[in-house]
Amino acid sequence: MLPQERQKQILTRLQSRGQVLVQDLVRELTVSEDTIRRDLKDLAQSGLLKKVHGGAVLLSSVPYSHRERLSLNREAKRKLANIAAELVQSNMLIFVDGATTTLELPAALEDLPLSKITFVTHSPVMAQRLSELGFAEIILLGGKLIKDLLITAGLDSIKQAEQFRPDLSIISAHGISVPAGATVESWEDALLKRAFVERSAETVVIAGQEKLGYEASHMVLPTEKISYLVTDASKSDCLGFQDKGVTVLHQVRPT
Amino acid sequence: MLPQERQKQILTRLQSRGQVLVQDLVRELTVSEDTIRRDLKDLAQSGLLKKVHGGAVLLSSVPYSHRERLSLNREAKRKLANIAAELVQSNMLIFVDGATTTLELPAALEDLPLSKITFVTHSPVMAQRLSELGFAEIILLGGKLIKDLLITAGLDSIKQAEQFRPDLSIISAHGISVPAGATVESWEDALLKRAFVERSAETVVIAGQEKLGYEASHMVLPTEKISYLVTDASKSDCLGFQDKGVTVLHQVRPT
DNA sequence: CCAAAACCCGCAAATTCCAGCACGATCCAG
DNA sequence: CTGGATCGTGCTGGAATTTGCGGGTTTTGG
Repeated sequence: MLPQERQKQILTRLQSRGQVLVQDLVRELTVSEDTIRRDLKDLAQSGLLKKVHGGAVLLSSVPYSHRERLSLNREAKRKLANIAAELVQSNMLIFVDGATTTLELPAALEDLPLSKITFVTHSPVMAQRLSELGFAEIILLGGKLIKDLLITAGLDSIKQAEQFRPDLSIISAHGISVPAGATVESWEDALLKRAFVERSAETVVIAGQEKLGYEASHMVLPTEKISYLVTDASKSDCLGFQDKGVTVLHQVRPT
Repeated sequence: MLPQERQKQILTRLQSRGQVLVQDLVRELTVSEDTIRRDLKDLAQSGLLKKVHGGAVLLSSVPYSHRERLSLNREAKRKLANIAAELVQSNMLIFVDGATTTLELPAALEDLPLSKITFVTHSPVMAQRLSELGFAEIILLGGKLIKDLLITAGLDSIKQAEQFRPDLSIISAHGISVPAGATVESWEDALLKRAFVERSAETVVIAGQEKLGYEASHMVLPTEKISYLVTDASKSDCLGFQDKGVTVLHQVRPT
């Protein structure tokens, strides 16, 4: 394979996934690590991507504040996303939000043998990531963009949301506690999420251990209505949720 | 075999495969490596291909997929975006599409002294880029995502589009010619763009020199309705448009 | 704090490139 | 017809590029 062809491949993958790992590229392009590194170095020198430890990322597509959060606790988030991915099945209609944890979901789904899944989301970034999945149909809700969160909100999006009855809603929360349930900081975000979870057959809440016990300002879903809680908190901290009928999925298997 | 015939063969193979290897050509055309090299050198000198270590690749292809185009001719696109940026003024309502050229627009606007501009777009990527601008309000049109183009389309988005009467529509085209006007390859994309330009007070079409004279399958805007044409084609190539009342903005100033 | 992973540097092998030369075919003026 | 100029082709040997590997160092995750 020509170096140019290989670098084009790398760029293509980068554009669609938003990030590439050296190891993945080694496997996918069947060349040595060093070659991939050299390619990444060249491409970085041409200003086509940014090299980071372990791979490379796009340079200007994701805004700053968001980008910072992206790399925070990345490892933990990926693991949580992997667990949540196991709940996804073919032919489902699924709502997903645009939080940084759920953003790891598309990568987690990538290699699973799935087909014909329709995703509904209000996050442009999520839509982009999902577009990489061959088996995904994506419906993006429109509306006014909340710049800090990079999600759309407003009456329009709620009205669009009401047309769907998802099999599964996968949401991330800013806080989760037994008395308050799942809560978020943004009123508009809460409104839209409520519109979905109320119509959803099952709901998954993903919340890292740092979210447990915290109560944010706007309620999304009371504890009783949560079908699954995906978390890396200790088992004992989750007993209260199990008493209320929530199935708790811990970070059990190594990734 | 005549050298001309051989070189034609090489070009044919290059067109169909996107790349050619010296070794393959040696086998297929049963001549020595050196001859192939000389051929490639000639063809490269005539600007018909690009020689690389081990073979040759296409140079001026305009691939259909959005992802492949992203990093192509970035510099030229940025210059065009800079020119188009001068048409943007405070308090406007502006529609922008998600083509790779227009994607450079946010960066071009970044340092201009503007305020309160509302952007409407059907491109999640564009929405993301615009969100970095402090003075921008962004409305993202929802709908089914066309994965290859990374834009939303469908009845929903068109209905949303009809609520706006933009001061300015900034669109990119796959082809532009005097008889056919601005044209694009995707029917759904054309539908949505039409919905906007028809309601727009003024329209800007951005088209690099390689798009000039080309006619894609779906009409967006006849030449008479184009307010401004932003291009880096030679002035003489644009005379036909000026006769029809189009203001042609050339790439004049150095960036 | 440790082990594992990722990184970087320099080297050697393989491949590819290139400049120069030789050979044969064609063309053309004498 | 003939000698020389020109062109296209193939060959050779040395230079340059690319690639994978071994080593020592840095970063990461737990």
